[in-house]
Amino acid sequence: MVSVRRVPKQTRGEQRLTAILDAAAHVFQDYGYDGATTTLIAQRAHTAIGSLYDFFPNKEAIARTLVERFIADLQALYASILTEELARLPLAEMIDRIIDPFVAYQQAHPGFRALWITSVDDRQLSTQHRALDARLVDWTTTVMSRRYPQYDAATARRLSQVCIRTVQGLIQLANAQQAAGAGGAVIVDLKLMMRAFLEAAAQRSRA
Amino acid sequence: MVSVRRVPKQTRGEQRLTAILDAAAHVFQDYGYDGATTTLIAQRAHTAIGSLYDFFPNKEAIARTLVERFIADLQALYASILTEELARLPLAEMIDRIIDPFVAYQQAHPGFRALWITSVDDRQLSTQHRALDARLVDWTTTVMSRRYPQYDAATARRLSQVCIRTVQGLIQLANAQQAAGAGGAVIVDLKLMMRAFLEAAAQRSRA
Amino acid sequence: MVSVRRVPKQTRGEQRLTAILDAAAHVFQDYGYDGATTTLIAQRAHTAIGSLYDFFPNKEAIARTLVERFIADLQALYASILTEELARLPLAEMIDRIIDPFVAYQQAHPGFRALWITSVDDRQLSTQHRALDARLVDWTTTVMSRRYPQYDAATARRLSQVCIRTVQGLIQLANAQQAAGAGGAVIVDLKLMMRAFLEAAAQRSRA
Amino acid sequence: MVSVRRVPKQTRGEQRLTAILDAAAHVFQDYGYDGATTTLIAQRAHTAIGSLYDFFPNKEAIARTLVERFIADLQALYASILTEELARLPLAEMIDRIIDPFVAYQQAHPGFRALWITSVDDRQLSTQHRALDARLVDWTTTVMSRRYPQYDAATARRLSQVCIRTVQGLIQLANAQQAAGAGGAVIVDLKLMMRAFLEAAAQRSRA
DNA sequence: AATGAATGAGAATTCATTCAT
DNA sequence: AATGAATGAATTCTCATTCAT
Repeated sequence: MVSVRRVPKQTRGEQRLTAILDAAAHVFQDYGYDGATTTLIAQRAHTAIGSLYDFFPNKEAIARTLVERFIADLQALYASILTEELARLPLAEMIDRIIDPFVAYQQAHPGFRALWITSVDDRQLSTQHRALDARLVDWTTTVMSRRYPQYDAATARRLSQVCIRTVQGLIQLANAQQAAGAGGAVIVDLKLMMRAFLEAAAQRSRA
Repeated sequence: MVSVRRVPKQTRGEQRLTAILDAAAHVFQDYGYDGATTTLIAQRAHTAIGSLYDFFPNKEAIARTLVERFIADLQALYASILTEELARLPLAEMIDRIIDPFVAYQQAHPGFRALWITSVDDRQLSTQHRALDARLVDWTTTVMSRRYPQYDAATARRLSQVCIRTVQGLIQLANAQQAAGAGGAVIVDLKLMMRAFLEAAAQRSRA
Repeated sequence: MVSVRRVPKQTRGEQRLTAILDAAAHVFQDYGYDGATTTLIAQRAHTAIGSLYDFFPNKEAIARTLVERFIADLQALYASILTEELARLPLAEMIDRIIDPFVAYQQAHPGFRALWITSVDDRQLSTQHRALDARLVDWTTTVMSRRYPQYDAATARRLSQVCIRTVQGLIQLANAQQAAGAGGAVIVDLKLMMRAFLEAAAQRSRA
Repeated sequence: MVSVRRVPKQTRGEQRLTAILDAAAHVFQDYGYDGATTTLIAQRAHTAIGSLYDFFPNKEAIARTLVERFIADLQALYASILTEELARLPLAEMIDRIIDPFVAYQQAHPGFRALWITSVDDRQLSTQHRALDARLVDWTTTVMSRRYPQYDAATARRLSQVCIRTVQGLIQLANAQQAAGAGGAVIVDLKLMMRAFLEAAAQRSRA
């Protein structure tokens, strides 16, 4: 909310804002955050570079806005999924209910993966930017604690981070394998990995 | 033979080369591949920027050489580890024997993680550069096929890729958690995850 | 005549024009001519940037109009002051009568000093813009010639320029010293300087 | 000393540094500080823009270096002039000894006037930059206090500021009149003005 | 080989001005 | 007339790479 400079009243402005964000999403996707260029984004949005700066003060603000959007989307998406009941489902089903929408979302939203990686990786990015990864971990921790009340807070959080990172790595892989037709198999493997790990971890904690 | 007092192991040129590579490793570590600057590398190597370009045609070549070095190191390291016998060990032990040296290596070698990520992530990089990830997958595939002869080649390779990516993500996490003192716990989780996954995958293939 | 309740002194367009000029005056005051931004002026005038360009073709035209206004004001102001009689007053009194209204005027009119300096200083400005300084010199020359008829035209003009520049520099200084409370003392010094100079110059011409 | 980035060891570097500073001096002269452009400076110095930035981090640093140079020059110039004895000379002679070298210096050094004005005028410049005017006032204050011991420190300083500003305005005028051949006459007027003012001020203080 | 000064394409950003509504 | 979104040339600055010495 802070990162948008001019708040468009007209539809034309909204369209342009959307065009810029869409273009940015694709450019981030194709070149990564560092490789992305405001000129490239403006060109892809068929917009003058000055217009881009009417809406955003700088490159990071564009990324931040996209990140905020991703977070809001996922929050809405998971609002109905992350119920009390979820934690009581059979493990495989719980994993399906969490992973499937996520896989669908990141595939449908260019730039998501690029910015997620940046949010984990990058050295000099704002807290706001890092929020993407942080929120995913938060949500996962909630589910983790519900399903495995025996874990203390630190453990639940660490295991969530471990899961989230694994998901990140394997979704990245799945997408790279898409072309080879093996994307689906990787997602299946990912789910298996999550299931096997969560069970094993629970087992371990009992000992 | 007698008159030679000291056989220098490195000529002056070799020393300089090493200095540049060491410096580059640290700079890649600290700033990432994109953020690294040839000037910074030269400065850290106490070398003129021109000398750097005497040895390497461009920035990528430096990274590529480091990558080759990492590959050679790991090849040597695993030469004695990746034996026929390895695949017959109890799973947990096999995993220890593979993971532990790896964790030690990447911790001892600055720039390894940064370039490994780049090798997976980066768009416009040479095939040579991507080799780091490829070789890790190759080696893993060998072990995978030996231990689980029931897998066809594609499956063995895919599962190896899955494992490698997971290792990558979690080693990254472990290192980030180092400061918080949770690095070790993440490595333990990583091993558990590998074990649980490999067992579950084997189980699945039997069905 | 009876049916007209209120004769608006300014139409809406005129009001807007005034608002823009007032805003510009303040912005020039605060940022200088170069530092002033048309956007800033429009914002301060609570007007759309486009409206500003409905009234003025470019930034310089705004300054030029202000300059014209300042000239007209001063012309009106001095109309009753620059009489034949003025030149016959005791020197100190003549100086008071010229300087005091001027000091008051420039203090009451934001932007005056900024544009006066620009009008003297700036390279690529229009003749129109330079007019401010030119007119001040004209008026002064008239008085100078009246009081000291012995001066030829060139001399009277040069001495007037000398006086005007001195006034400019010291008014600038007086305003800067305002904060330190020394503004008044500088004006007193200025008057003393004018008196001493004019007497000395007259003396010199007699020799 | 701080503002130069690369300290040139070779003569070539020194030449280039000089070329850049000379070019900058002319560009400041021709366009003023605000109007000057690093590109313009580099072009005029027949240098790549990158070289300019090898030597200076930004435009202000170039100006600052010139200012430092001017200050050092004048300090050296006045070292032998601002003696105890100076204050005891007949007033006209003292003024000649101070003004003449100054007039010669500023005429021989392009950029001096432009930066002097900026140092007085500009809103957001560093203290270092403002130093030029400040030093001139300091030196003048020393002489003022010596010649007129009856002045308290504040008065001596204020009168010095008044003189310096007057000198600034009239030297500016003299230079503008150069073309018209009246430059010399303005300088003569300036000296007369200084003399008349200083005598009148001294007289006043006696009352 | 070694040095480091020099190069200049390219990136981010600003701002006077235009133009569709 | 009014609006404010849109434009893009111009500016500052960086950094990979070259080249004279």
